[in-house]
Amino acid sequence: MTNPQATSGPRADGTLSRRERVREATLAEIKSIARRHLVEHGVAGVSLRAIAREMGMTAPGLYRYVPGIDALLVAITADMFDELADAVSSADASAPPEDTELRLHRALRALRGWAITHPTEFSVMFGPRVRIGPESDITPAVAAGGRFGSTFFALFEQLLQEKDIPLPAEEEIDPDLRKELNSFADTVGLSVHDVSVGAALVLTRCWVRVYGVVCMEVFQHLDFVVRDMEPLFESELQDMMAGFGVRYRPVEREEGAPTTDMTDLPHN
Amino acid sequence: MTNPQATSGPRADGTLSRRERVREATLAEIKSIARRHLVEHGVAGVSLRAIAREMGMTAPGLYRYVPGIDALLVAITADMFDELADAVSSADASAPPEDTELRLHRALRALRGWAITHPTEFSVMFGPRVRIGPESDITPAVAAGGRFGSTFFALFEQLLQEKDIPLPAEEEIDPDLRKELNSFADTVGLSVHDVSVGAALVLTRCWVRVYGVVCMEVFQHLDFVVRDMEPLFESELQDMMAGFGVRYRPVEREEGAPTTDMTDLPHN
DNA sequence: ACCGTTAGCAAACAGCGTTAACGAACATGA
DNA sequence: TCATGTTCGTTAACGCTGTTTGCTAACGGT
Repeated sequence: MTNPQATSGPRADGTLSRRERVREATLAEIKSIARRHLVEHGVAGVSLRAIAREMGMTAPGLYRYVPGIDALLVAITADMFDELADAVSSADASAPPEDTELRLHRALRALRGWAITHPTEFSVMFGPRVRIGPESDITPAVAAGGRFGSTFFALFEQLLQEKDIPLPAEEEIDPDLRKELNSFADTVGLSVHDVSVGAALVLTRCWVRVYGVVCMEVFQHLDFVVRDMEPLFESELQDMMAGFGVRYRPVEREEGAPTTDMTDLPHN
Repeated sequence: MTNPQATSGPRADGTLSRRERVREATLAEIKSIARRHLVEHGVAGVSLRAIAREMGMTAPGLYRYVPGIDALLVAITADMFDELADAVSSADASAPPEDTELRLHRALRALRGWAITHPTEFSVMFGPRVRIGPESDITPAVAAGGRFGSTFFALFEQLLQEKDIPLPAEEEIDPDLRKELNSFADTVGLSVHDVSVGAALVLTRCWVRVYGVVCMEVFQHLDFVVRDMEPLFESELQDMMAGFGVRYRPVEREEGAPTTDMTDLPHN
């Protein structure tokens, strides 16, 4: 045995054996094809048999890699949350670190941008759990969702430190709501002692609005009534920023690029 | 032929022949069973074969009544919109006609109440179109959705007449957004000449918030973080009413009834 | 060279939507 | 009353799905 790497079992260090590497590659291929089928044929069009067919193998073989179709969907959902988190946080990082306002603008626009360019993925992530029933274990996706949310939580906390955002007093918040907000800030990592309950309420309110506009746009619930949803999104953004006492930054478009229209979007 | 009703073809007046009556009854039974399967097993659990089995017939027989599973889902979706519209408008009618504020409170609470007691239905109606692809004809559901919306539009218009709601000036609204709002108010029936563009914007903003909270609750996107979403909904309601210059009306609970908890809700 | 682990396959079971061909019940006109 | 055409529901079949079971062959380490 001249090659010291020629082992198959899990190593003491982080390196992977050959067997583990090809296994990872196969799993990655499975998820990649599943993802493509998802965007091309919708969530109902993702099937183990079709994936296996495209890989040149049979469906039962996939069970060596994935315990079932539900778990596969959960897995790619987690991947998509990571991807969205990357898109948001790199948009965040694209702005000067000290310009928190601009970072927030870009992060929120990145969220919408990713959502409308990946409508099917967004539907699976933020829509109702229609295909994977409540009996499935969705903890991987939830964890990835947490990583996505923390980007915004951090941005919001920094904005709280810098600006003097008008916050509702603790007394004027219903005690029941206070309890919920505390448990929310608790599990989500917001330091309850630093940020007030009022701040948690403001953050939640904003998330409700962002979630609302983006879902309405992606789920196409005003499609027969409104053509372009971007002005509405920007208006909501502007109004939210006004509530923060933060100056609204208009959309920054690259030179020569036409306005963002939806002609080249996958229309599923 | 002593009985003049013993005809089968369509009548000149609105009455139905015997054949048409049993046909209607069978179709109603199909939709009723489909609806039950929907709430019991989710949208993925609705199948023509299972419905036929329960009716004591075979699946192909259902094709005499429904052109396919997609059209059946669209049909029961339209029914559910009608049902929701009924719930909302009867909550509206339960308040004194002159008390517009209370009517609005009750209508909005009826919307949330129906949503959380019918989570699966709500998901099909307001979530992404996952099962019925974009090639399906969903006009019946859209029409029924319009009937649902008009209840709120009427209430809002009346509130506009009565109260002096602070509205954003037309000049401070982005021209692109103005265009979209006009087309919205146009197709939806809001008389553009009566209500200003600012009113349409306020209405849309409110709808975004209501849609956002209710979807978040029904789709359970804060489930691991928040137990009861009612305080948040009420807080949003209160904030919206404050924006209208309207006094917030706390939840009216029947005597002796415990607080609305979710123990007896279907947990799917 | 030996041997245990793992990957992948074929067959099978149960379910699904949908189409085609056929028979029976029905309502109607002569 | 009888014949006729329409409607309803059936059986059979095609092709698709997820999943389990038992097997074979290759791989990896000793």
